[in-house]
Amino acid sequence: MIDPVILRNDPESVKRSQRARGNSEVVVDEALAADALRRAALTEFETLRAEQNEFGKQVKAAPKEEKPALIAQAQQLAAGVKAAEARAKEADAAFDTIAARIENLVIDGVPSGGEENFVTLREVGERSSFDFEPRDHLELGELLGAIDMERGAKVSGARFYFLRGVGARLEIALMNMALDRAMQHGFTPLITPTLVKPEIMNGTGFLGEHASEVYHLPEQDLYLTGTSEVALAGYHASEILDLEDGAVRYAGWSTCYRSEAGSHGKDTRGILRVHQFNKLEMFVYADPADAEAEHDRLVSYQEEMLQALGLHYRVIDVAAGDLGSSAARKFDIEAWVPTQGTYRELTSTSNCTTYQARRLSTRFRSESGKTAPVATLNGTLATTRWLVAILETHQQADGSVVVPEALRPYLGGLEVLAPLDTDARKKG
RNA sequence: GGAAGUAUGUCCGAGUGGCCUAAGGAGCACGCUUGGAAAGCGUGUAGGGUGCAAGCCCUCGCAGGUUCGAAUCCUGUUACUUCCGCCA
Repeated sequence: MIDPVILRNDPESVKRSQRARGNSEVVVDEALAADALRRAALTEFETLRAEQNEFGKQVKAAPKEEKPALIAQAQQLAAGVKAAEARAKEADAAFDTIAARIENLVIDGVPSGGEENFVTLREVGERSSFDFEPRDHLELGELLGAIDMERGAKVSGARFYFLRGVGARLEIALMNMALDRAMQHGFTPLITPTLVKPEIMNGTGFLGEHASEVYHLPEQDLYLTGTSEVALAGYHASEILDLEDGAVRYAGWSTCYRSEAGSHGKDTRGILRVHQFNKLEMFVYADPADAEAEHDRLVSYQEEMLQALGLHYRVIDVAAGDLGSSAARKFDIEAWVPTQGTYRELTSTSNCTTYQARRLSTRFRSESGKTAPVATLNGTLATTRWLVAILETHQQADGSVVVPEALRPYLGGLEVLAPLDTDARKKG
């Protein structure tokens, strides 16, 4: 939800943001009109209600014989109040509906335009080069007995997989490494529910443009979360947080579910795009004044991880038209995937400013002593997809994979993942 | 799955139709008192909306309803507690 005060006082800035996103500007004027209507209806209702309250006291105080006449009068008043209340509620709902169509105010400096208009902020590390024909992550995964797509499909269908042996261990190691680092940076670990109620899913904005990507259980009317961001944002819904000692930071560990509707035929090979994966997500509740600095901090934690894993990557400033409705700015980090000859998204970190918190009613006590919506930020610290870049980047001619040093402690000191021999693979 | 009970402010807790504009207590803050503290005394102590402001309006789990008037009566719903059943 956008800030109604900004809408009222500076509608031009809202229009500018809508334009950068390629969204409608008309909706801003519609929202302004609805807001005026809403406030007029509310004032009318409140005036009548005050009258009614006053009258009620007279009825109470009146002598018995005068009561019937007064009550008859009060009945008239009550009918008027009821009608005015209905009008006020209607006008309020109408405003909410229109205002919900306005997406978060884009931060100055975010590139305008669509998906292809991103700006590369930096490239880090060296592209890996091989003096042999590199194998893709699935071929490696099969050699190592780490990834089993066939049986995933047998059990659950396309885009499902089993991680087994070193594959399973590698994912757990990666997640643990991320968790350790998150804790060092002051994040509280949180294992979150992956089924949430409609109002939480809606409050985090995922039932808007992403609605078709979300799994829904109609029987129970619960939604499967595509990221722990949903539960983490809902965690403090309707609460007033104490940010006196700085931002509140969580590292949420959860399995994520995405239906990937509309991506048929895209990335069908391997575990790059799947219906289910694990992710360690950073989530921060911050004073809005600190949000941009916090955003940079989240990116730096992600970069530390990727550097420790020896991956080559670039950081991009995602264009306004490619932002989710809640995000005011988003930095993606894309790692180099050798066999694809391109960068693929490994992390995404969004500054949602106060947009998400306003909808979920998460506030803090500001310096003036008043409550105000907090800023929320979220970003990936590790996820299953990273295995793709790790396997491909560190592969050797014989199909083995060198374990990045930083990951070894989490694998009992294992230095190299060795291919299984043919017999073992057959048995597997 | 069945049955019963509970839900009030930061916390405990009173409150069965209008003196609820929510008692009382605890905690917290400030002040008085004190050499300093404790005790004592006094004052204050939720959120939201609207308005330039004074003010007014809303909120007793949540949503409806009855009524001139609802924390209180009715319906639905959610969470928690206890018991029974089932499963592990």
